Amino acid sequence: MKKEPRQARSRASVEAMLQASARILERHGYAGLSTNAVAEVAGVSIGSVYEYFPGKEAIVARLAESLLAETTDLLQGRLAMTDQRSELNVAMRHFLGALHALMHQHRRLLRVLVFQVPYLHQLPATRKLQQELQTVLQEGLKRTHEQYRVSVSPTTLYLMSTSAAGTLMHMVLMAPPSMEVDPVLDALAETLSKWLLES
Amino acid sequence: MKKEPRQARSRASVEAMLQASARILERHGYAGLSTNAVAEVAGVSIGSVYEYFPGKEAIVARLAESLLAETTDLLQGRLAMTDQRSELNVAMRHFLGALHALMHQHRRLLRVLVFQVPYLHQLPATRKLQQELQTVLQEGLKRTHEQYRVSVSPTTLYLMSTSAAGTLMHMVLMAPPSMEVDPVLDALAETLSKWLLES
DNA sequence: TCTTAACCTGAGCATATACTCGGAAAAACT
DNA sequence: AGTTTTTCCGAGTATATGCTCAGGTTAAGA
Repeated sequence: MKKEPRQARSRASVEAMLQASARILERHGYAGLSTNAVAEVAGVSIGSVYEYFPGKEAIVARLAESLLAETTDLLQGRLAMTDQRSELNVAMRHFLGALHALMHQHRRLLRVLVFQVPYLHQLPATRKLQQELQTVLQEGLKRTHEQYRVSVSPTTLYLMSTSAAGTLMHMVLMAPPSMEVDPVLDALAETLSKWLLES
Repeated sequence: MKKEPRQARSRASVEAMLQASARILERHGYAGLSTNAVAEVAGVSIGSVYEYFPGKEAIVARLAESLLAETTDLLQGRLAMTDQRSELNVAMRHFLGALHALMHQHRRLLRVLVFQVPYLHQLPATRKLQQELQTVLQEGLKRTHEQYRVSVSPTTLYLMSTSAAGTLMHMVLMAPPSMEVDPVLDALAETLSKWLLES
């Protein structure tokens, strides 16, 4: 961000640019995102865009940051409100359901970010999300450990997270819209729980 | 492909263009791939490029096609040589190992194709690979069924394939190079086998 | 009210990239 | 050798996109 917007007017402009960018990304992909297009769709002049962003990469980075922050918040919130007395697979199912709902809500933007933005994985926000995911999982496992006396190897932990991520990603970004997600989420929660308890 | 190369000379030119494109993609990403750059690196003139490809999209499509064809062949070959008498998890481990080796070999190009090429998923070759994967899995399961008297629901089948794909993708494309893959593949093969036999 | 700072404008320049086309050179055919 | 087909060439055109800058407008502060 080149300059911080101080007045309400400029904050609205920046917001308009971000929304315009999201719209363009969803409709025309990363290749369709140009600074001139952003200015036009946002209803501001091209000069204003460069007043607040050094280039389109920075806009995309901001969008990704927001999305990832929302995800992080969701994860932490869910973890905080997890009922200690509920069954493990029920808690797991709620967790997966919430995560899937959020991803599904932003699926169009998410698809473009994941499959088209070259520098997504080098973004600090992306690294932060991965770290956050690790933390949440470990914290959840710590509670599980206290409740169920379960411990799990790093390999199993890695396998669980990449498997779950793979299934969620495929369902949200690649599966046909006609697909029934609930049975899959049920089975996934069941499997992960068993995996934990029987490993 | 605009025109089919008939003489050895032109076939070599086309090959040079494809290799140059792969090189550029690996080093500079999809954004760094321009028809002019391809011509320069391949040591041919820009006119020759357009003699055989309508645009850079077609070149990338060809590259993806080759890679996916190689993968398909590998899968079918492995299935054919699977020993009926070996343990399920051993066969599974060989299968996963071979797939991982192939992906790892082409990981740089694969990374760019997956994370940067917008139209990869609409390519006929991609659809063909997915279908082929389904076929191989079902064929493998059919044999397993005959041997172990196991049947598996579509949901479980989906979960197994997306999980395995998620883990392989993460290891090949996103994990740090220092990571130990063998233990993960061992555990994955073990898990998938158990999953089949106990479902 | 006057001054200053924040904000906005958009024509226009620089650059990069896709792609054409007229014609030359090499190979194949007869 | 003469003819035809294939292959190759690369300057040049059209277009799109990134980005600047000199100057005008609006809001905040004194």
